[in-house]
Amino acid sequence: MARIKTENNISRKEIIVAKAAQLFREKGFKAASMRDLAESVGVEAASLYNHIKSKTELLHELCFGVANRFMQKIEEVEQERIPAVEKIEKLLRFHIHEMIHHYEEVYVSDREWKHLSDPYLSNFQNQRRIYRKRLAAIIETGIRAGEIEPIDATTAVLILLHSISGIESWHRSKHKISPEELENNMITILVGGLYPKK
Amino acid sequence: MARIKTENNISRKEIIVAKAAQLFREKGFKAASMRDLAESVGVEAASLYNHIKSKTELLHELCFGVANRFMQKIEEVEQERIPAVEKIEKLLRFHIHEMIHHYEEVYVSDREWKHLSDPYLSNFQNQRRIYRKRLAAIIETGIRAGEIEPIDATTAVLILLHSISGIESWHRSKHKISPEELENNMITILVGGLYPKK
DNA sequence: ATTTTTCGCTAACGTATGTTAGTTTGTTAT
DNA sequence: ATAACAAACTAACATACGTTAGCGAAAAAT
Repeated sequence: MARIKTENNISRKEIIVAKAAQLFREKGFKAASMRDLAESVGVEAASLYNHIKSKTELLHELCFGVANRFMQKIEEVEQERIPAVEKIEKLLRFHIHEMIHHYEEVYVSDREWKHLSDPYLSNFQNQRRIYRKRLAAIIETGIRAGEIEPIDATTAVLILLHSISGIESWHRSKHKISPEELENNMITILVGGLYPKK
Repeated sequence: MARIKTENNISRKEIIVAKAAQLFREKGFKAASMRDLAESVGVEAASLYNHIKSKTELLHELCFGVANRFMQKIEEVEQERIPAVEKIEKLLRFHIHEMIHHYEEVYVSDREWKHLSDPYLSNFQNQRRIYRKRLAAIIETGIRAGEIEPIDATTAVLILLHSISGIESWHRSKHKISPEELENNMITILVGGLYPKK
């Protein structure tokens, strides 16, 4: 009857969510069917519903899983007593790390959240807005402290965040340089661009 | 009977393509239905097929329209006799300008090309790869000439291109700063980060 | 004025999708 | 050994989708 194989400490639902992340990343949420997912899990489509409530629940799970991790991290970093540039660098490294090591989920959360339905949708958009505002606030603190070139903080946030989502291309391109190199290259370019010229 | 209104010099098909761009941007290619499109054009779904061959043809049209414009521009810029940094700046300004003024098409081409089908799909991917290589080549020329900080060109390309696609967020956020300000902010941050430190 | 072409309509087709109902099988606890 | 539960199956549903066929009206060409 081909039960889903579970290692210890990892539920069948978690396996399904993980496979869903892969599939949603490859095909997009709408184009990925529950029958596709079932096949990749090794089971009939209807069987999935013994473990999950709906297709959108899978998206919720993925999006909020990612969003919560980022929220937690920014709260942690905000409270450290270090210069603003270092806070930014820490957060960037976290973003890059997450993008590299939890590629599928982060990517899906980034590109497919549009397909959330409405109590969740506005919630998610809210969280994103708040996150960006906080990031901008850190940058502005840095500017006032003279650690950061005086630039438009909102634009800077926009550039920083979207640069990182470009790691997707790197991910596709068969790992030409190592993750560590990539991370350091990105930090050099991005943080390097923040320091005051002179 | 409500015919599609056409101003002079703009065909009914072009109207449909334009509306499709809007719709594909809002909902994504898969989630946007031909019936949605028909409604937004003001016509019944079946009537669309008097002007277009298929839903995917709309995507071809959009993706390759955008891709060709960028290809043409890079060829033009490559042949100018100016420093590499200025070539980069010109191309960046073009990207930003396109993203701001042909938002829907550029966005769709950027995010929905996955749903192209296969003679077109590989073609498109090829064009993208080539474009990036050429951009990287310009950066490397600049590095050798000492105009640009020695960085990993591939990573730089990745950052530059994806930063720009972040204008999407700006577009959504009710135009807080003017397009010109945005453009100049982005150039400052992105190109500013390229120049050699010290 | 008449013919031809363009373009819209209604109706319908086949297929794919998310999901439910009801049943059977494997696993775990008594 | 048996009862209880978890998790798989088959069958089917309603709906939504892209698209085609065929027809009538409007516009353009003669």
